[in-house]
Amino acid sequence: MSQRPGPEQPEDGGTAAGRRQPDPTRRNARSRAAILMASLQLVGEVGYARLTIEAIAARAGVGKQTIYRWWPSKAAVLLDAFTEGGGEGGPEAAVPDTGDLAADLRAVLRATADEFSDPAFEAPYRALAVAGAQDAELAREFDARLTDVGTELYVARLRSARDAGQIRGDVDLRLAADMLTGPFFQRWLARRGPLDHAFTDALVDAVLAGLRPRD
Amino acid sequence: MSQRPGPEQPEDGGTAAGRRQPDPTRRNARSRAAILMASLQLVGEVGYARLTIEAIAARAGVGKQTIYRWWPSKAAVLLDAFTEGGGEGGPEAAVPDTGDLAADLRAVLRATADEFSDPAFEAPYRALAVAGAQDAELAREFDARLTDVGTELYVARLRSARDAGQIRGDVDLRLAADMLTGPFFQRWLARRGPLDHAFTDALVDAVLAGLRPRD
DNA sequence: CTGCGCGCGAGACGTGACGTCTTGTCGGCG
DNA sequence: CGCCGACAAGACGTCACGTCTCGCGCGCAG
Repeated sequence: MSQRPGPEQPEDGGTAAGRRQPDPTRRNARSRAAILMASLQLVGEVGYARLTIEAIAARAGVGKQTIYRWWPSKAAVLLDAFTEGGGEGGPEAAVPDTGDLAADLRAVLRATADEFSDPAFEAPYRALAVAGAQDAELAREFDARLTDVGTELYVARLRSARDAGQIRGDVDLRLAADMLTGPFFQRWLARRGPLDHAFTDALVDAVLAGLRPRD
Repeated sequence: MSQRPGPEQPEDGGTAAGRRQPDPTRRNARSRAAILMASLQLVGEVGYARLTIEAIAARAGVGKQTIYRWWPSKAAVLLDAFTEGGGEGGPEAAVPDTGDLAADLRAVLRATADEFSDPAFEAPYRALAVAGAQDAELAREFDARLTDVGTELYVARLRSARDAGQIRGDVDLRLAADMLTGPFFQRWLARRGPLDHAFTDALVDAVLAGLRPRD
């Protein structure tokens, strides 16, 4: 009855962040993979609102503590699951650059629309968008790992077009990218209309109309 | 022990909707107002995720059943609270029409940005956006009572400008309105950047650049 | 005027998920 | 070989859920 590990909690761990980290080198990769897989399955089956940590643990054949030990919230689990589970970065890994800006953007937005029509992609992405809207900390992480990557691809392609003189030199590339993704995002998240190719094509054309040289 | 009111549940009420409605004429207006007020206060204090029906009932000095009797969800309560509690319709009641389209749009988006910077407006609106993203039924209601109203105001102002020859005749007015609200909505909901006048002015200018007659 | 129906405030109730804690197992490192 | 720490399993107290059961009081019907 003596020699208990000691509730005195010597410091914190010393380094950082306020939460004593367990040793990552001893982490069970099989359990981790099972948790990510189970969370993706379940969010597709019951939706984010009814997704529970207990169900993820049960489906994964894992103790609840193993989830609480490594993730701060179910949204964080989903973010890891989504970034590793195939859903690359919203748009493709890169925007094609054939020299025809309009065609390239149309192709990417069409592909993105298709991707957002796939329930296996849509369910966890929507869950993360919802969670991010309520939690600024998670939103930062979400943006850094997914949204910003996609935005940068558009900016890069637009910069290439600007260098080629296809769009004006004074356009704000970041704003132009937001004009492509913003209406898309709004229509998708709020279900304001169908995410079809007619919409994405029209959007690309409307945005490009504002970017072309005046000459 | 005889003559119990009868669990036989004669029909449904007869008329519609699948849920037997209580008699609206006997509804207590004081309780209703107290519930709406309490829900607005609480969503500002603790956020939507920690908003509970029990807390609303306690704050309003009302039985929980009185809430469950009249609303299907806490989001529906918030929607009523928001639409009646002053937050008119996103943008002003109307977009001004001074003849200067750019100035009019800039003014409205600036005002909207200011509105979304007010926590008393922001908290319930964000809650409704989040709830709508997860519940298609609520999203329809939300759109019909708030978003669509605002969109129509933009469309009307743009139509006036088109009739005046200030923008091309072939522009899709609905799409143009979405190009104004989409990037705004995305930036606000996902906290992708500050909602300041510099942003809204730049957005208006960029969109209008694509709408003006070519010659 | 009296009785009854029903919305009301209050809160008890069973359920389910929360996040923590405890127990015993197992594998790797010293 | 013995210790340490992550692990699976699940018990635990807490909280909010949504339903329910009480009386109360108000307005309409008789």
